[in-house]
Amino acid sequence: MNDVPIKLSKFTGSIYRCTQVYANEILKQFGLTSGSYPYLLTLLSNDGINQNQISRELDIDKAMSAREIKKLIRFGYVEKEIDPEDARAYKLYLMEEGRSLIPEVLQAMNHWNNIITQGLNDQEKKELVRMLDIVLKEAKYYRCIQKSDA
Amino acid sequence: MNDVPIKLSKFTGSIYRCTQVYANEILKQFGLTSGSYPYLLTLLSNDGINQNQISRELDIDKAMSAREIKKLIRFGYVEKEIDPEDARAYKLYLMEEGRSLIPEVLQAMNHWNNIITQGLNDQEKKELVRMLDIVLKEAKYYRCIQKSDA
DNA sequence: ATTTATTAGTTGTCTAGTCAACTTTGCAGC
DNA sequence: GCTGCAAAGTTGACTAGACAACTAATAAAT
Repeated sequence: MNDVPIKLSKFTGSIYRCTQVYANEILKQFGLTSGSYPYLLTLLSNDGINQNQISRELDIDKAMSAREIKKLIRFGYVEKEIDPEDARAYKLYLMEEGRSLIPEVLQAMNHWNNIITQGLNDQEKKELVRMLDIVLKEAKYYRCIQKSDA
Repeated sequence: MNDVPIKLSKFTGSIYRCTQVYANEILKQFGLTSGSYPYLLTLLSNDGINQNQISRELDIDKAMSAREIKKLIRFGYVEKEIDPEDARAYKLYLMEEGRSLIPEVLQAMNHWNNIITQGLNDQEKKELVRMLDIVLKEAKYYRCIQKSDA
């Protein structure tokens, strides 16, 4: 019996929830929430991406993305225009208003990531992120697979 | 600059969401959902615990716990009785009905944890869980702290 | 060229989870 | 004994997110 204890799920879940609480607290000064900041940060390095692509990038349902993007547009942080090469899709762009608050958002979230990992040394931090990356790839793959072979 | 990239939050979030999708899919045969199984599993090794304690144990708001426990009681999986030593609290107990489906639930969730970590060797798996434990402790601590010093 | 299958986006409905306000009970201190 | 104050639980209102069903547009198949 070589089980990775179910603790992995427990820990990632609890860390996720703590992060949401922190993010909501720290981001409300910008009118943002834990649900909206990932979209802003993703757009920063993916100008012109569409909603489906950003959904896949974040592993969040496209229904959530549609509503979240709508909110960001309402706030004037993001803009969307029809993709001239595909009339179904919208290309998303950061507006100056949105781009300007990214440094603070990024700093706040980096701060959080730094303090919650302060019990690890530099080597361990790198290892942790490396391993989570590997785990996520499998999780993304099997999330879909499992449905069919039950 | 020695930042743990914000990727830590991104990865834990995505892994969490994938796990929820899997859990919902695999647990629906038992009438359970991703939200209810942690309560069952926690009760297995914490007979007689109360709702506030279980909420802290799972890092989930007590409002959620109240509603989730109510559901488990309605299903006949859990029972609650007033703590004879504290009339405010209810002591929670697993019913036979609930206890009987735990092996399958546990197996399904262990399976998930095993497959998503199959890209890691045994030593790495242990390391990962150890580090997440450390990270979670800090996250739980600072989730509260940060609110006051902003 | 027309059917067929995919893909982007939207909307409705549901679960997961947080926060705030409240009630009841217990536990101080005096 | 009261007068606070903290803890257990509940409820309402809200955000985060998943899933299904749908429309419209593209791509593939024949």
